[in-house]
Amino acid sequence: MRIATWNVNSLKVRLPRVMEWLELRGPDVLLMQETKLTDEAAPLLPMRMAGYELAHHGEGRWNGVAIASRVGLDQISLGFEGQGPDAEGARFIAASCGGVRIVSVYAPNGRALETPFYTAKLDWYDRLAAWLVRAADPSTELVLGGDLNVAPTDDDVYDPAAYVGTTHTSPAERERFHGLLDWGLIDGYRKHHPEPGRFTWWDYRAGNFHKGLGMRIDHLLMTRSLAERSIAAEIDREARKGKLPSDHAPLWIDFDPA
DNA sequence: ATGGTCGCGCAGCGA
Repeated sequence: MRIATWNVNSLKVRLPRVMEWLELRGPDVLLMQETKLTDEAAPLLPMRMAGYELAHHGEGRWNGVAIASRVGLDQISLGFEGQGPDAEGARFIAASCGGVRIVSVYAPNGRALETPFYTAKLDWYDRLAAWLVRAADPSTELVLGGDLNVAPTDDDVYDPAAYVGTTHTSPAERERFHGLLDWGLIDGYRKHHPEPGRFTWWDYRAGNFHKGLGMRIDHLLMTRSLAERSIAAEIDREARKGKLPSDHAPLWIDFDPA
């Protein structure tokens, strides 16, 4: 089983790249973020033609999260309360796919320290942690993945000094990220790749991708029973190249059968 | 190529 996550930065613009990528890499489940679509505009038919069901939660213009699955898709929850968009927008969708509970999230960016947006980011993380405690169980098989907008350690940025005083690396943000691990989640990519300097996002500007100036802010976290079955993890930098790429690369993890 | 983001939506903001 292959589970992947990708911040597509507009599923409308990225649909050709996404469909091409599904064909090429064949994930069983794909978590997406920043679809920037309303539910009415979600590309259900193209996905179905490719063999995937799609659960989408979005209000258009900003945010928007989705789960595509070819191994079943049910028990869909929208937002922390399971009913619709949260105060921070459409940033959370959960569904059960092939026996695994899948959660696709898009954490708030935070913009800058000492702003209300940064405080709201920390609050969102606290609400996510509360949802885990309230509605999930670390002894079950669960994947929490997406654009978490946190680089967990200094190994996850190209130059720690460049990020001092900015978001994504602040102690409070990293504390929130590690709180997810403390609950019972394992960083699936790090299990297979301890080396520093592996990134999932590069700013469109100034040729940062080609200069290797990025951050690892997209993650696939999973409960222990699932992590024990994982056999490989990769970031697909090829998908960041070429025509009309997202500014994020997809990340996938492969599992042995249960 | 001597510069250099993109998406949304149509000005300027958010990332």
